[in-house]
Amino acid sequence: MPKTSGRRVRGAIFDYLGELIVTGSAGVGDTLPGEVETAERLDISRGTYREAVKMLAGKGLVESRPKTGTRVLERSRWNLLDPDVLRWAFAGRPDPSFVADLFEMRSVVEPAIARLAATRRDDEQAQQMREALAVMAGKGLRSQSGRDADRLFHETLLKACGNEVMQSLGASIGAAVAYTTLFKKRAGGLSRDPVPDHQRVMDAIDARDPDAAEQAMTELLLLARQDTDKALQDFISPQDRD
Amino acid sequence: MPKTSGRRVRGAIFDYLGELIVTGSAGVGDTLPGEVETAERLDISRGTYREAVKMLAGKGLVESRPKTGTRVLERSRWNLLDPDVLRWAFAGRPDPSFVADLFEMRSVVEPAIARLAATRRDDEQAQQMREALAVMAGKGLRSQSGRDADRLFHETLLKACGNEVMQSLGASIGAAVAYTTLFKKRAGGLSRDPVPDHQRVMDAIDARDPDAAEQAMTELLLLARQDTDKALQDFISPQDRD
DNA sequence: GATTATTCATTACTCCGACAAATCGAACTG
DNA sequence: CAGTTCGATTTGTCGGAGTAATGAATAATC
Repeated sequence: MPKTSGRRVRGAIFDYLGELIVTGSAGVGDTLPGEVETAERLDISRGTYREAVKMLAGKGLVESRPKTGTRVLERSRWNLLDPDVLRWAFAGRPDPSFVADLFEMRSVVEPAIARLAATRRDDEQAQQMREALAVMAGKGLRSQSGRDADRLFHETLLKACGNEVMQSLGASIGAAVAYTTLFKKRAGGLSRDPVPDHQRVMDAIDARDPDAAEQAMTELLLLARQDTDKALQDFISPQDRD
Repeated sequence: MPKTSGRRVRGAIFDYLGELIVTGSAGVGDTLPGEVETAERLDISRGTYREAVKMLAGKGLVESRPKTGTRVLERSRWNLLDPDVLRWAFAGRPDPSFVADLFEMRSVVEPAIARLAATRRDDEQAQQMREALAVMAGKGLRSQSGRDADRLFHETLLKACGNEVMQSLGASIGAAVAYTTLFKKRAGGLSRDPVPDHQRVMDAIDARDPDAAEQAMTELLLLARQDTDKALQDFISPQDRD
């Protein structure tokens, strides 16, 4: 039974259903109970329940048809990179293979973005990235302003690549990064200084050197992945006792 | 004013609003008129209108808040690879820069997929790809069965890469590119034999040679892009007379 | 005079109840 | 046995009413 904490009713039901589906509690192909029944069980109006379901339908998670009911679509129809979907995927204990897949995707896309940004960035963007990096160096990632600067750094990098399609992946990747760093923090990690590897990327982009930018970003991701792997292991192993 | 042709009311309004937003008629940052007003103008009930808007919200196109109203989000928040969004984007005349971005994205992701598939594919997948390629060679892309084989070839390749995230990404990009080939056909192109470049990819994956697979896929995409560029130019230039 | 607290109007949010339309499956008919 | 009809089930659509959040104008306070 979902609680109405934080958002409004629809938001709570939306999250409840989304997590139910993404975590696998509602298996692919299953048809969830009828609207009237479910709405009554959750003690909400049918209209509000329907709106929550329609939002899930917008993400490609479910499909509704008269008589047949609302059924969970196959995973290939899902938008796995949707920020909400990612949030639900990381809600419980994250699936290590999913995290691995995510990093593999990043290690393909992000170096390419850095490469493009190196040739296409304008001076203003470079300046903004430099400033963000300076804040990161000063405050560190433990403070909110430091994390904001980190986000700004990557957002600007994304803008600088000048490819709208890749840019639309930014929000997704950003969400993925946020959740992995969350686990790093929970696991007590988050010790390594993130500035040097970011600095290498910055230098390459400053110098408009695509090869160096791609290389530097690849290294950055490699380090990030090592940290996450370690954190994930620490996080999972002491608890998996069932 | 949208027509209720085909789908139901909500579907029609959903399409109407979606196209309005994606084609730019409703600019980014704009807040669309209030629910009551719009629902009345479109002669539909307010609940149905809200459901359509909520589906758009699920795709990240709009965001609703009390008092402020419903406003169109920035393009970076959109899910540009969503099938519906693509349909709307290609509804009018396709934006050449968008097509360029799409192919750039593809040239990053698909070679990586081919590389991964080369090492991770199992024998059954390789067999299926071989058979599909044989059908392509026999029937050509003009027949339905030939196009089905082409689709099966790429679908199997995606599965073989063994990364669910990249699989989902590849599928979306594939769907997007399919729209551009729609224009290829309209423009009367579709002349080049697609088998040799596919065969090179196939050989590399058969040999479990990641470097060769990546290279072969890069070449395939280069040729595809040349065809599309040419077709797109033929398609656009004779009509842009306003 | 600038800042803070308050009121107010606007907008989306939630609820209720009813009927319509589509569709699957079973009963029926040839 | 094949095809058709019919009925039950489920989502779809509608209208209306009241609630809650929020931004802005206004008043109070320092």
